[in-house]
Amino acid sequence: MGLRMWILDTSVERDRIALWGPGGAVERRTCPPSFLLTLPDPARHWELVEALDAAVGAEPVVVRTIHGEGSGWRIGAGREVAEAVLRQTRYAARCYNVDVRRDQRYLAEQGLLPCAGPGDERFSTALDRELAVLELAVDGDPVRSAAIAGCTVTTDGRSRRLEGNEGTVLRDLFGLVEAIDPDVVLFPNADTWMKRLLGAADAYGVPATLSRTGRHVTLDSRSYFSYGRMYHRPKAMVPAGRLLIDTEQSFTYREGGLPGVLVAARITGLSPNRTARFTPGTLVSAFEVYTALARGIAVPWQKTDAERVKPAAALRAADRGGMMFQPVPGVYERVHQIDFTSLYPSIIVRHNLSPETVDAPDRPGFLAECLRPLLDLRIETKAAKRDDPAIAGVDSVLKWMLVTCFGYTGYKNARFGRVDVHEAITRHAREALIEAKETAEALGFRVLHGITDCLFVQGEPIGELKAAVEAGSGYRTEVETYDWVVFLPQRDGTGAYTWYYGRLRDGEVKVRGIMARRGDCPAYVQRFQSEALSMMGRARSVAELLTLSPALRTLYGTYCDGLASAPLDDLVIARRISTVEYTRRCPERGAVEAYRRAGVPVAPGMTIRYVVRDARAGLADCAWEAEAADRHYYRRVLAKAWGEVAAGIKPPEAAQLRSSIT
DNA sequence: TAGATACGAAGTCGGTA
DNA sequence: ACCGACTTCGTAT
Repeated sequence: MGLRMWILDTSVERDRIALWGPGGAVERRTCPPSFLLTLPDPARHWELVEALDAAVGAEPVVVRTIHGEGSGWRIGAGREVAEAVLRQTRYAARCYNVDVRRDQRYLAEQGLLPCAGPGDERFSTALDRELAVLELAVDGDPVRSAAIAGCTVTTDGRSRRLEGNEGTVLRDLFGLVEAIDPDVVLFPNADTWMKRLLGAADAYGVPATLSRTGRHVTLDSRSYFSYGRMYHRPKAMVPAGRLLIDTEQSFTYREGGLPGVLVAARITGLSPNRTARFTPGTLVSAFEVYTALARGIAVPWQKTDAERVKPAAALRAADRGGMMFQPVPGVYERVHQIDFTSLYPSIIVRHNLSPETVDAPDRPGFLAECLRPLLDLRIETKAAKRDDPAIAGVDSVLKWMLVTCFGYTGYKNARFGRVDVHEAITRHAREALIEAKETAEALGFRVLHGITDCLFVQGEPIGELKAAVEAGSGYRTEVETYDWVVFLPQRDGTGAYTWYYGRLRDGEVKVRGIMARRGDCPAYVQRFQSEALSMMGRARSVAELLTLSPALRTLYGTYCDGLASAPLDDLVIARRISTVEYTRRCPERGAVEAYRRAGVPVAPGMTIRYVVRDARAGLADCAWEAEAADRHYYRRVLAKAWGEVAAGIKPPEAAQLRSSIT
């Protein structure tokens, strides 16, 4: 029964699950659907239990949850039956492990891990297994190209061009995939292309070899709401036995590369094909689920119940949100930024916060126990990436999971979340930041700015402050030192909380919030601001910075003059749209209309790319068919970017005058 | 299948002077 | 011309 295989991929096939290894090795194991059931008053429902036993099997078992143990049954059926049971008991029954993916449950119960072999640790970043990787790039734009006219296939650093008519390209491509037999396919916009590739292959009678079974599992396209915004995930055709990553769409791949995806799969227990397609919130949820299952803890069923009334606690506003200190805008020399390392997860672990312990802190809490090894691993990767840049991707994925797990505990549908835990976390975080501020001031430092888990201070020696803050709070910190930093004003002239830039001691210019950081900044403006900032990055002091004023003005002038002849490609604005039914006149609306005219489907959450033709009239064109731009509009965008640069070369009087008032 | 909060900018729309 | 309310989008932690 033991499995000696390094598990590359897992999938569900009726009553079985398939475990795939590199090179196409496969083992299939029986794993029928099942869920756990408890009843508050079993005597009342004995007929139901008997009926279940007769129909699908009901085995008496002890059901252990994070809150305690009780007697219940293992029911040999899936979601439909669980739903029927809920209805029949008028929602008195409790069901567990209903919406857990069966392959994940199997792995957790068997002590197996995806992207790992026998003896590999779950919380380890070692990836010594060689995988055959194929990179595929299909020519053109997947939403517009009429036919598949060519593609590039790269393996082992060697690229091959495939060209010709569509049938030939497809035959060559799928033939090559079969010959090379890769374990991993990296393919920009894969999920948008796949439907067309498979459709065309079918039409030409070419066997589609990307899947090792020839079959694909469809993940439907969806628009979803997350972090206050709409997102869109295109429909995906996931092959079996082989990892297909949409390198453009996959958040985890963009952040962590292939190692990031593999390590995240190992930690969450999800197949890497899914890991690559999910958001960090889903990964955190899966991570908690795997931990629970591996420990024999039943996972409560998450009924998505849109109209469920928010609990009263959710309406209490007092204990929410992070702490902020507003900076006085201006340029400051020799500034230290002191950050708490992974503050929110550290709070959860140190204070043993969990839904079942927030009122009874003496026993070990599930959430804290669950996160501790993840946090420890992150501390390791964070240190390791200094010597080994290859680990940076994995570190980044872990960072995102840890950041997200905080938000997740306050999420209304979180399985192991509770508003009280969320509030306790933010309360501890605020206390830690306030205490750090007081410590800094007591030691003679001047506190310039603070957000949630970081403080900007002037003063020396910073090592003394770091030690004092760590000793006082019990949390790790990190320090970055700027030769100078600019805190930007917002429109009303007061300091902005989240817009600043500055030169770190190693010469790097760190930038937050400003135009160049924004995804919707046109390339032309982005280039101007980046050039300006890299000029400024050569200045080691405020005095030196001021000497750059003429050169920067000249640069701005050049870009102003160049705007009239800037290529339209450089003026494209990319924005994620939250709706396709606008009530107001705006460029997004014009762009959506243009997309529709061009026959390109749009859905909420999609990113659209457009050029503003007439801002007043709300006219915009799709990026690929724009022929004119509203130069006045772009002039304003450029001026905005200049204003942010200019804030760094204002004579210091202004800043000092203001700060003396405070 | 699903992440929270704090916050700002730039714009439209409709009212008012 | 100016205002406030509202829309829509973006960033930071």
